[in-house]
Amino acid sequence: MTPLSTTMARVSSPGATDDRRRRVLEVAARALAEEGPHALSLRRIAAESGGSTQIVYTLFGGKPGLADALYAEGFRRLGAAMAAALDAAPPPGDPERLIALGRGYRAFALDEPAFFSVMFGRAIPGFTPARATRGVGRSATLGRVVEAAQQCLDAGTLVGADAEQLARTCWVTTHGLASLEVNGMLAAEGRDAFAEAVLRTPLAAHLPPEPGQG
Amino acid sequence: MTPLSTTMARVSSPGATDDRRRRVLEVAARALAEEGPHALSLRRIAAESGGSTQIVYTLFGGKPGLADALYAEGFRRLGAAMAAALDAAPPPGDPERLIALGRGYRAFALDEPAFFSVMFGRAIPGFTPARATRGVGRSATLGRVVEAAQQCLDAGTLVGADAEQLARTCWVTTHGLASLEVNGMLAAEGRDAFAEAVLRTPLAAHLPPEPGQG
DNA sequence: ACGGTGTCATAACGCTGTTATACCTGAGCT
DNA sequence: AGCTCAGGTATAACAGCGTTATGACACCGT
Repeated sequence: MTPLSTTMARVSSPGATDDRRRRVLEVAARALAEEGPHALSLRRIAAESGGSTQIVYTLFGGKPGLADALYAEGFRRLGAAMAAALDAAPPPGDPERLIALGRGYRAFALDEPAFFSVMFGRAIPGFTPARATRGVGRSATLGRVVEAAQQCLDAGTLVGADAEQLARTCWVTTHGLASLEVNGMLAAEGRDAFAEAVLRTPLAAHLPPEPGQG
Repeated sequence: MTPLSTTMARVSSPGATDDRRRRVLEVAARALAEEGPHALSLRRIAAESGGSTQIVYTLFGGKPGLADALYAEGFRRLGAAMAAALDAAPPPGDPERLIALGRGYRAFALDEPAFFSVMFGRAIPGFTPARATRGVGRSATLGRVVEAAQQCLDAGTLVGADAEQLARTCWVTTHGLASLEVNGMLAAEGRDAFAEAVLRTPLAAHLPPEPGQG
């Protein structure tokens, strides 16, 4: 009996199921990212994972379950992109952090358009995310923006806004930009400059009225 | 060499092909609107149109062709929704017309989420719109906004902006709102009020500096 | 009147997601 | 220890999908 996961290895170690789950998900994520949503077939994923189609049913309960897992994985990657963008931003309280979050969001959309389309565009035919999964993704995304907005309001670098509503407005603006870009609706020329300008739009009305110093 | 642009009609009247094309498209549009993108099957559409699956190939060249026609039809309906919203708006030069266009856009997305997902969400598995079709849709949508923005700039009701860039910013903002709403990412409570606030966001930085008389 | 052309319905191919079936392993109980 | 039982696995089948080849049919220009 091989102690490792290389061969079929029944259920030797207690975490074996998680391992296989992770492996199948990894195969599916790569197929999605590299070849698009229509490359997600149970047979192919099962074969590349070294098993039969049944594996997707035992591990995920079917294709909708796998899609839900990919949906969650997409939000995980989006969160990572936003976190990475925050790392290169000024400390909390600076409105630039809101811009940075938008940049990270946009970068994710342009880097992973297939994931983005699964998350925000019905790219997997019959799939609608489970309420719970959608709520988690929503909170994970919006939460970071609310936090950054609240820090700006606390610091007085933004005024006259509610953190939640300001964050949602930022999300809407950033998402519209990313979505239209992913769908090829914005001209290629000057895209980046336009994006920078757009990301600043929601903040204009809430900058402190004092004369700026440079 | 056929003197007319239409292909030669197997049936008596010369416009018969166009008629069938329209009929098939109508069946497909209804299936899409009422049951969603995954209800679009060649066999079903052909049967409901009173023919065989081949009809979609002779009239549209295959499913991508039919999808392209539905994509164009979606933009036609979006244009109609925006035009209808303009009819109920103040005369040209009033920034409220830009808000009205946004309302029409949002109303279309909420009324026809399946069309919206085909247009902006890769809802038909293998389908990417033809460059030309996408360009037409883009122009038809953005053009109305550019026109309204230019009228405001000419009238001085908006200042310090470029019509094209302002219009694109309005589109991005409105589209982000509509897209997140269609995908269930915005809480139901207070949706309409939030939408109204969001639609006004791009205009804030370009309102004339004079003290308002309201 | 006749070949040519394009449309049509039928049938087949390979693919899809899903489900039923049988097998086989490992755990737990007697 | 031997046995039963639950559960993961592979296989095969089913219905449906988009697509394509095939043959019959109606119209066109000659």
